[in-house]
Amino acid sequence: MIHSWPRAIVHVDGDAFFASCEQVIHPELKGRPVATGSERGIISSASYEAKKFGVARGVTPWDAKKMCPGLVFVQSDYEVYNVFAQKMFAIMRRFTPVVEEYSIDEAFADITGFRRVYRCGYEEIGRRIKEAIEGELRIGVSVGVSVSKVLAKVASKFRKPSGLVFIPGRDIETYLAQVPVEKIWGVGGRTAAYMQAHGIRTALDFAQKPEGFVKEFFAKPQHELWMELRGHSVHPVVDVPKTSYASISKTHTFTPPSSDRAFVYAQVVRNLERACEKARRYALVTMEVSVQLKTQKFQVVALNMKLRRASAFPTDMMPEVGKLFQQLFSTGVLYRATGVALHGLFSEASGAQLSLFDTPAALEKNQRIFATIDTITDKMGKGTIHLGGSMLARSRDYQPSRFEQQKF
DNA sequence: TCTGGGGTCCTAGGACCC
DNA sequence: TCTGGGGTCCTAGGACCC
Repeated sequence: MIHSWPRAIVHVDGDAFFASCEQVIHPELKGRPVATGSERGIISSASYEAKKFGVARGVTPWDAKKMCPGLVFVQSDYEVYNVFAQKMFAIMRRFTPVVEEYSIDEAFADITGFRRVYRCGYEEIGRRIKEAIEGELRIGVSVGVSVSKVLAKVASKFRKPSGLVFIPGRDIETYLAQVPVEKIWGVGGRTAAYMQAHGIRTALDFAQKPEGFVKEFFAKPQHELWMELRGHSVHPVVDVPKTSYASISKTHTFTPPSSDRAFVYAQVVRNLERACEKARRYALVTMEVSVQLKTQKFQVVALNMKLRRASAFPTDMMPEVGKLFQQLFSTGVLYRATGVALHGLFSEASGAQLSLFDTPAALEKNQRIFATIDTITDKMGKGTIHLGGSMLARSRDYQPSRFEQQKF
């Protein structure tokens, strides 16, 4: 492996991003506690005015209102947030072409070697990026500058909102001593508990372990993390824009939970349609589909199946999806969500071949029908046209049958 | 804390082959 | 009759991210 270090990496993180975008678009919300995502039963972003009351990502709207009676709920609008995000990334690209769009509100930039270009230090470049974004978009961002992606993340998280933190090599230990392991990017609940069981409480504890220890007791991702925390950059900033997917999944939770076979199946079919729609948008086809059911008790059952030929048409996959559903569904069990995933996607052009039984005419017909659907979807919005099979999942006033209701 | 939706990567273990 | 070892490929599921 080639270690080309040290690097100079900037991490930019939008502060309360969705809520901040809403406050820019609706100036009357400035200074007020705002939360988005309530339409899905969970807060996805809370403004700092709301955070003061304890409103945070993951809190239910009901609890949020209790904590903060003056809270304003705003419907999420991902298209608007994406416009802000694209502008933020464009500003970063004015400073360096090596920008990685990590998520809708975060990005990395590699500015290694740019001190000469801008005649200033790396921290100052970080400051200029921050000031450009905040000045032009009127949203707050926290910026971290350091020698690896993980350390740049540590830095941007260190002072929020609107922070600028620079961690040069000589200061790494000072910062890591103040970061508990569960706050490190890449350490989830399981790994944090495992680390704590080994007496590792802070990021510094982990970074100071000998390499032999790390290799013996941890797997590859943690070894890479260990390298990055010690200032050795092993995760490059990847500036190639995402144009494809390895898998596409669509899931949907419905309330109230249902044990109605027809209704739950209609939910599955709707997810199948949506997953296929997205696959077609990226000109991808799949050979493998999986169905997932989640019970009211949050138990998940899933099965997958290979298709006879590659496709991105829900009609082609209905027999398999139907079979999977029959195997998964248990009578009398309440379900709260379903999901459909397409796995091992590949480009339509690269290998979709006809099976002996597919007449080119039938295939062409399917392609014409769904091309029409996709065009109408573009113009009129998602869900305008759908299969009869998902009708039940779409009717607003659907009620479980009387038989079902009696059981409650 | 009673819990949405959409992804990626890694790894252990089984099948199969020499 | 009793006995190997090792490679590759695939898959399911775990863990993590925002």
